[in-house]
Amino acid sequence: MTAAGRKERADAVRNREAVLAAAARLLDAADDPGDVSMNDIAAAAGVGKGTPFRGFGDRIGLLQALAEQRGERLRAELAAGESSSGPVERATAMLDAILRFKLANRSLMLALENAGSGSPYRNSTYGRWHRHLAEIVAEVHRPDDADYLAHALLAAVRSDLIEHLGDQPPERTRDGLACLVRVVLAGDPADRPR
Amino acid sequence: MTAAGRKERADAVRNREAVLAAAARLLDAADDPGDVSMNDIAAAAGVGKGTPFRGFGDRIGLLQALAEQRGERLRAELAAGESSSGPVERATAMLDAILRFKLANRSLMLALENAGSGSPYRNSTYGRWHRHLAEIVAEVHRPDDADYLAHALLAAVRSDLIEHLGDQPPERTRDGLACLVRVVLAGDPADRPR
DNA sequence: TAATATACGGACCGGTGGTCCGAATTGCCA
DNA sequence: TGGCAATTCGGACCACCGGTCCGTATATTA
Repeated sequence: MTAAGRKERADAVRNREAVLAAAARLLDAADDPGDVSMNDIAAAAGVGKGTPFRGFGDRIGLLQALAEQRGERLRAELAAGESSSGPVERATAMLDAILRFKLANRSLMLALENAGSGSPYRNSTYGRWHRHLAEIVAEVHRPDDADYLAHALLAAVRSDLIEHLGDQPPERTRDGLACLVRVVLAGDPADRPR
Repeated sequence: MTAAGRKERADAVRNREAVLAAAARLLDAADDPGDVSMNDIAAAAGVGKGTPFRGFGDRIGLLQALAEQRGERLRAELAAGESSSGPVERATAMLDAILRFKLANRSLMLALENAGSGSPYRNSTYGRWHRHLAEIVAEVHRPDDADYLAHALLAAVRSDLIEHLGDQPPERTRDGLACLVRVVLAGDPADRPR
């Protein structure tokens, strides 16, 4: 680890950043994240094949590192949206921010979501999002339902769904999402009958 | 094609069925559909490597054929549920049937959903489901919203989500789903204010 | 039974994510 | 400044994947 012994070697951090940058560039340029291979990334970074693996463990690690880097602005935005008043506003702000983030980083998020087995959920980011959203939903629903509903809301902004809707204007998707949030956070008609 | 010239050779259909059966067996036994390869399937069917490809085109074709075979019962069930009264009942019946189907065929559906680029939506089955569900939702929402809401409802029963929820009892997932359907089909509070 | 269309098997291909190790580079200390 | 140990580099290498190809075996037809 970084804690023990010597300092981290300069070339190591330089290369790690080069790899990160190359991966970002290639993914942004690609239509299908599937045709950005590790070799491509290493080559584009001007680095040997082993280097990305040493720096990030495996493909998923690299993608996650990239997502984390890009997600800082998003995290700020999410924290800001927290100041809104009601649960509907807060949840809408959150999901809308996530939606815009995924639109802005489509290849990356697409890659991250189909990678490996059950990967979208192993991600620590997903855990945070879900916990946060579940709290909001729990203001209106029973805890068990809130948990599932939060998953469902996040599923409604999955990258491949967005992609599939991609030919129609994003406006419409955002409207639909807003409608969904409104409806879910209006409460359960079975609990609060008219 | 089957239409022209001679009859279809007997060994061809025998092999195709053997491949289908072997694939079904291996997938059901597997934890991760990713570790059932085409070679494995061919070997388990006692058949050469090329045969599965000749019979089904490619991996996705094989999986789809398998899903179609297994889905006959489901289709009947869906048609039956259609006789229910209100939109909530019909949508609940439909999504619950889909959920149970995916629980009963987890590896298969898991494989089918991660396969290839944007695959869950290119599937013709998905199209049918979505069209049907959108019709029901449209009884309560504006058409544009109905389209998206139908996608969102289907996203709430995606295999990997179910898988991720898999350690908790399916009861709870089904309850959550029922709650979601109820809430979505209760109508938009913005359109029909209290 | 001969002829012909068809399917069979498995060697083969390009490409993938990931590993490994001798060689080169770096940071530390004298 | 020079030497030494630790660390990283590069890219050959590996197992395996989905998919193709074609000489050979087999089913069908006449």
